[in-house]
Amino acid sequence: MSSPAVQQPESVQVVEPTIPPAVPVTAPYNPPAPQASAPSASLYVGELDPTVTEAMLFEIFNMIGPVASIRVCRDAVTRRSLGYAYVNYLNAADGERALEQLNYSLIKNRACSSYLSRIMWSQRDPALRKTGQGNIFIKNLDEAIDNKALHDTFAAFGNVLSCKVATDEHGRSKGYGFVHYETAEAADNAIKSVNGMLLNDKKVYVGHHISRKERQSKLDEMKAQFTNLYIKNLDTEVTQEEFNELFNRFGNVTSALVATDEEGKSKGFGFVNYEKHEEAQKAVDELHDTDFHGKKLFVTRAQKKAEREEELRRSYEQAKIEKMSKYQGINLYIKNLEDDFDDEKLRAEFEPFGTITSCKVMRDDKGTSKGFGFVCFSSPDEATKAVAEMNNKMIGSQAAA
DNA sequence: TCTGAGCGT
Repeated sequence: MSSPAVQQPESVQVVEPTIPPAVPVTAPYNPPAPQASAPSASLYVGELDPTVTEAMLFEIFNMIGPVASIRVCRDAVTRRSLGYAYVNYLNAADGERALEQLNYSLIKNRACSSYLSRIMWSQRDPALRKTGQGNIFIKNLDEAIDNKALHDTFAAFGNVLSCKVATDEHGRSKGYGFVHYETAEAADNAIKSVNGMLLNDKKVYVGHHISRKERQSKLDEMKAQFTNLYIKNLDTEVTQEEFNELFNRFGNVTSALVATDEEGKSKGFGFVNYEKHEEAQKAVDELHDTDFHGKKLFVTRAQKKAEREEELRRSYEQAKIEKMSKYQGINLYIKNLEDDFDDEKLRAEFEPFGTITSCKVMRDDKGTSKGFGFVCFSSPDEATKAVAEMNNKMIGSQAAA
């Protein structure tokens, strides 16, 4: 803010490359260029690094043919690049060639980092982009397949408006991507022809693109219509036959399994799948939390492994946050403890300041003190008092901190 | 396992 207002002309200024007198050929005194050139030769260049300037783009695009003008779009207030630009050629044919030759090529910034750009014809009508018509999704892509390779593979089925392989922060393929065709027919054709086929020896999936929101609601719908159940807290003496019998009462069971170890001993959980959702729901309603062979059954919708892992991860994170806020202001960290200092000695030192809810000297796997520990009080007042009194105080021969 | 982002003077 207070730094001297250094102007960085090249990052702000709109460079209108000077195209010698050739520009206003037909109507020298009419300010705007004849509309014939503008709409047909206007390219949209996306995925630009914010440091890319008009001048840098000019150098590249003017190699193809005479460029009429270039604009990097910027935030009205901050002037920061919005990451896309327009390149207007005088001749539509040059735009076509730029698409062929420069699309997916690297564009360098001043620091000489390279960025893949994505070039399309400027399409001011947002309708096509909004509807997702003709947009397809491809997964299980070999990691060697990049934007260009994807484009080349799918261009056989129709005009590709845009195409992209999803990548991680290092630019490595995530194994899936998108191809947006001009028409729905081209998309259908590509799906019919490529879905299930081998690309670089990998069997790819090709289907219509579904937006994240749509996808989630479909998933929720599927979850609501579950037929597969997960059962736990099953007495390990319960046999497969008894298990089957229990669940058969609620409908047509298509599969039922008590999980067992190598020796065939029950692991105390299992899965049951019904033909109909209503049957599965009934089994949950009637059996969950009921007594079976002396144990309270746990019966719920079975989760996919990934879904279960996601849930576990979330609850772990949540627990961590709760723990942190719970101990905020009442848990003390004490270091410089003598080696023979144990939990009891630590407690004895801090007991005078209040009620200690937990107290621990940390040790390595051999049981040797790490020289630090924690004391948790029941209230922040007590903890504050303990800090005031004990910080830097000598216990034995070392200072506690 | 994984279903983008995106259009001006």
